[in-house]
Amino acid sequence: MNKPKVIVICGPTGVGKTALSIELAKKIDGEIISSDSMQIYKDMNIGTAKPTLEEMQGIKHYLIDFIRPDQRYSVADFKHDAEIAIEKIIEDKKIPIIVGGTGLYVDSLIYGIEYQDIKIDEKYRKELEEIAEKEGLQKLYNEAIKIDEKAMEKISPNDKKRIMRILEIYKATGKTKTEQEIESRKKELKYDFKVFAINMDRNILYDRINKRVDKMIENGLIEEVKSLLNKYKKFPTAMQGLGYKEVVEYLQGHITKEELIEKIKMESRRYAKRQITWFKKNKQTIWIDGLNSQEENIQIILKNIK
RNA sequence: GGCUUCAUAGCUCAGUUGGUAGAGCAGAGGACUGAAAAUCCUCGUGUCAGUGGUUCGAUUCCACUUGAAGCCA
Repeated sequence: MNKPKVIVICGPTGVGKTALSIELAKKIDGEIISSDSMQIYKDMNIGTAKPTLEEMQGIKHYLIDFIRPDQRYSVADFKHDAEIAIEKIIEDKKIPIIVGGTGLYVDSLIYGIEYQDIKIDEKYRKELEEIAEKEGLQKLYNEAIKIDEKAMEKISPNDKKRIMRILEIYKATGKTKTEQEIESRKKELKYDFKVFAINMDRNILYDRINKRVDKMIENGLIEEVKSLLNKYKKFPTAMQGLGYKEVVEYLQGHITKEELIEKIKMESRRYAKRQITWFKKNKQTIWIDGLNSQEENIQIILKNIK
């Protein structure tokens, strides 16, 4: 039996994923599923470089602009929602194209990772935060080693999030992270993923990122953050967004506008670097040069999905 | 014009009582399974401004040159 094809386009921020994917979708009658952990949020448009309706050119986009910034959303939610979207697109006799820079989200699909149906225990997380604060992270680290020694080999004593996750997973499922990871990859993949990643000369990419940040400021990023702060009370994850947390610092008077702009640029460049590192890990990925013409790159993709 | 101080990594600076040097930031590489635009790990050779001198040996002391800052005219 032939598995349905799903095209994946990933790569660092600012490399031209959006434009290329829309052109591709037009050519092959595809629809786009975003795999971007920030473009999911409503009212966060400028800073996330969310495509506008004009840019979309009538191509249907899934998993964009549909979560309130005061809500939680996780990889598990993404995996669930994305698979529903894939099914729907296939039913409509179109080709699904996954596009986005959140490596964790992309991997949840292309490796078919199964997540158990559990909720984040906010209370327990808070408890752990308090222990870390009062008694030191070392205490949690030691506890995590007792639970899952193998998983802890790869985790630094300073990596609070991952240490806490070991404990959270155990509390919620009664299983260690190591056990859970083995179970999460048992099922066979349902789709034939064709993974492409765009990259380009580092200096040119950085230059594009810098210019894009200037544009975001010009287009009213600061205003966007202000109205966001007005409209919502809490931001479990949305305020982690690049640019957003920095504007908050600026609005609080901790940094000047010039420092703000430089900081967003710097953080964006670093983010791009981390993304490239992430996507390099997958040996099946076909790399394409963002400096090629769009036509050229579409031809490369078409050739490789046959 | 005179005097003083400074000149060390891309940037800000430390240091060597004379045995060719090290932090922070930047940068580079890496990790990543329920917060991921998050979080974490690793990585420091540079004519110690230039030219001479003293010395076994000078980035370190001395002289001059260049540049910067300050003070006095």
